[in-house]
Amino acid sequence: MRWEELQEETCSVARTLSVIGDRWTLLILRDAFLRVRRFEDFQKKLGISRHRLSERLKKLVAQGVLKKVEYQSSPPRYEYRLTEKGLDLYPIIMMMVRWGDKWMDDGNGAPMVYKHQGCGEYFVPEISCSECHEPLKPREVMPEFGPGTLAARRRKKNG
Amino acid sequence: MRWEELQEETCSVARTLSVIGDRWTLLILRDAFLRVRRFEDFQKKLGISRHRLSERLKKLVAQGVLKKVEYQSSPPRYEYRLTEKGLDLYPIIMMMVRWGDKWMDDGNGAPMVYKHQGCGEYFVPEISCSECHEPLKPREVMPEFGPGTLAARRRKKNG
DNA sequence: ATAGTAAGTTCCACAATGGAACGCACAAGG
DNA sequence: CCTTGTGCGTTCCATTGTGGAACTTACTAT
Repeated sequence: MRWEELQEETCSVARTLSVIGDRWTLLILRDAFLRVRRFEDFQKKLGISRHRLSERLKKLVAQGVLKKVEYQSSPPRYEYRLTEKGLDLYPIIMMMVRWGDKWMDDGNGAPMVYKHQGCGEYFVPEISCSECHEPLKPREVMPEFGPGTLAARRRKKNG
Repeated sequence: MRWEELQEETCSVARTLSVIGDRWTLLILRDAFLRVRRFEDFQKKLGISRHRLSERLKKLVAQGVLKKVEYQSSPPRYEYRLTEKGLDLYPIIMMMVRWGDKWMDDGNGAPMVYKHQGCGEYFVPEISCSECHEPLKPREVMPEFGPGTLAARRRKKNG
């Protein structure tokens, strides 16, 4: 399977990976959430090659995760900002932070801590059910084939 | 920055990516959550090369995300099962599913749907604050440097 | 004997990547 | 105007990573 094929899989994990599933993209987005916006700043902070950075940013813009916004006109210069689609990656990143904090601690404690302005407390993100709002446990979740899979099967059967 | 260096970054996103941040690992783990356990089954389902699969499984076992469990003794054969550390990746994967369902729909609807056995309803995973249990929004979260970052700075300063 | 099964390993052509150097359009300073 | 600096890329090439097919090992089943 190649990169381009990932997007066509009938699987939302695969489709999401087709956007963010490489070494650099999530690090770029992490910095974007920390308000980094310009090419030079990304490059310096990340230590990614300019070549790769240029390509990834272009891809993220094409996919609607980032958008280019002009911040000066002569010469024209653009900065990269998260779109709504990009901002909506926040839960994925926060869950990665949670996992890293818990399982990849080097003995010095969490690199960052997070305060919730709603309640004023330091917190850890939790995952819950949209219907009953209870915390979700893997073993309490029953996956079933959805309409996307059924449609894909019909297409396959009917050629 | 190389793969091995990622793990040493003072950033939980980077550290998490050092484990799951390549094209294949999350697809392997997705299947592991769907109860795929054997080398041949992973290989057939994923279409990954045996070479790559062997290497990724080995890495995941080394990192404690999967464990090898003997299921027959002659000849000895092992299957790969999620450890507690691996099971705890569930929220990341579910949040990727949620994002893919929302933003990467091909017009046919979700590939899979999920029913919560706690309440019996089809649901979407939500992210909430561990303290007040309200849904989390990016703009309501204040990141601060944590003990890990402060320790890293001291180490740097003191040589 | 022969074929089949499960879990890898070896090998090689081809694709992806990192890093350094270069290009371009303009601004600011002398 | 000539030089230097800045921001954002692109080009080039040696090194690294990857896919795919064939091979290996150790058994079981016919």
